[in-house]
Amino acid sequence: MGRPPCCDQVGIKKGPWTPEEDIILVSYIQEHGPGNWRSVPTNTGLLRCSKSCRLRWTNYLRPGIKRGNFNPHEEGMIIHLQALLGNKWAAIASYLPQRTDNDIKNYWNTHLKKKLKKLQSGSAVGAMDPEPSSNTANSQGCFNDDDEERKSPRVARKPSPPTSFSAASSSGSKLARSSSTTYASSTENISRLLEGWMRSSPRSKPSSLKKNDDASHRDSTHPIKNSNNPITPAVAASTAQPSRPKAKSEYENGGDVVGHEEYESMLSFENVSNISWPEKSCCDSIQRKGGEQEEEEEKVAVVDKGGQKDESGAPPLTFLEKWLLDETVAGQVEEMMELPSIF
DNA sequence: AACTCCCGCAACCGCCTATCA
DNA sequence: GTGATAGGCGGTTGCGGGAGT
Repeated sequence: MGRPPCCDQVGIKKGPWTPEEDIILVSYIQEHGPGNWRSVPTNTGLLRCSKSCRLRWTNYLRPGIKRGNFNPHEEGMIIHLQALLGNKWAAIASYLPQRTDNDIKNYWNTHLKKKLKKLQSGSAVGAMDPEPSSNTANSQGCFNDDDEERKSPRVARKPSPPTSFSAASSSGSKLARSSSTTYASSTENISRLLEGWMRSSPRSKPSSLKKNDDASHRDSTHPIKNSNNPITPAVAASTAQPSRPKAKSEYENGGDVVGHEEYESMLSFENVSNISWPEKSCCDSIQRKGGEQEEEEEKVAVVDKGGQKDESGAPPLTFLEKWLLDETVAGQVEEMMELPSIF
C-alpha cells in the first residue's frame, strides 16, 4: 500500500529553516510543549510538515543540546557504543543526552569513521574497522557499520568487550571550523529574537538565570544551544533524566511546559546535579576535573546506570554501562583517546 | 585573486514501530 | 484483529564554506 509522505502536500516548504520559522516553532513549543507534531504546522501556520518540525526541534532547537566540539571522551563513548550497538544512533545518543542522534551520526560519518579507518590502516591492528567491507570484528559480535547493520535492523546487539584501540581526538581537525553558514549567522538573530520573545513572555526568565553559560555553551554560532537561549537551562535540566526518554514521553508526561517556580528550582545547580544521580561520587570526581562539558555528560550517563532498560531498544548493556561509566575506565578511555602520531 | 576540490552539517527521504479507533 | 496514523530512526543528499592550488 504505502503511506504517502507527509511532506507530499503542495505548499509545504522544504530546505533550511529561517530564524522566523524557528521562533514560531520555539514559541509554540514553549506554549504547548513538544509532541502532537501533527498539529504544529496547523496551529503555527508554519509551512512545514510535522516531521520537519519535530526534527528541527529535536536536532537543533531543543534546549540542552550541545553541538560540535566533541571531546575525546565523547568520541570514545561513541566509538565504543557504535562498536557495541551498531548504528543505533538514537541508542548511542541516549548515553550522550546532550547530543542528538543526528549529530552523533554526522560526527561518526564525517570524523570517527575516517579516523578509525586511518588508524587501522596505519596500525594494522584490525580491532576496529569502520568499513563494512572488512568487518573483521563482526565475527566477535561487534557490529560495525552500515550495510551489515541495515540488514538486521533493530536487533539487540550482543555486547562485546571493549576493543583495544586508539582513537583520534579532534585536535588538528577541522572540528573547530566555524559553522558560520548563512543560516548559522542568522541563528544569532534567532537568539536575540528569542530572548526578546522570552522577555515579553510571562513564562520567560531573565537572562540572569542563565547558567553554565561559559562552560558548555560556548559555540556562539549556535545560539539556540548557548546561553542566549533563555529556555535552555530549565529544559536542559528536565531532559537530564535517567535514560533519555523518547521525545514523546519526555515531554508529554505533564511536564511539557515548565512552570515558573519549577523553572527556577530546576535552575539551581544542586537540582541539576542531584537529579537522582545514583553515583554522585563519579560525578564529583568529574567535577573536580573541571571538565566543563564532560561534567553534564557524565552525570547523565551515570543516570543510565540506574538499571532501567533503554527505551530506544538497546539491550540492557550492563557491561557496557559499567565499562563506560566506571570511573577508572573513564580514564582509560581518555588514555585510549590519545592521538597516535598519524594524527 | 580566482578557481576547484573537499568537507561538514542540516535537512530530507523512506522505512519501521507504536498506538489508537 | 485490522487498518490508519503519528512518531521515531537511520541513511543519504545537497548546499555552503574553507582549504588548497
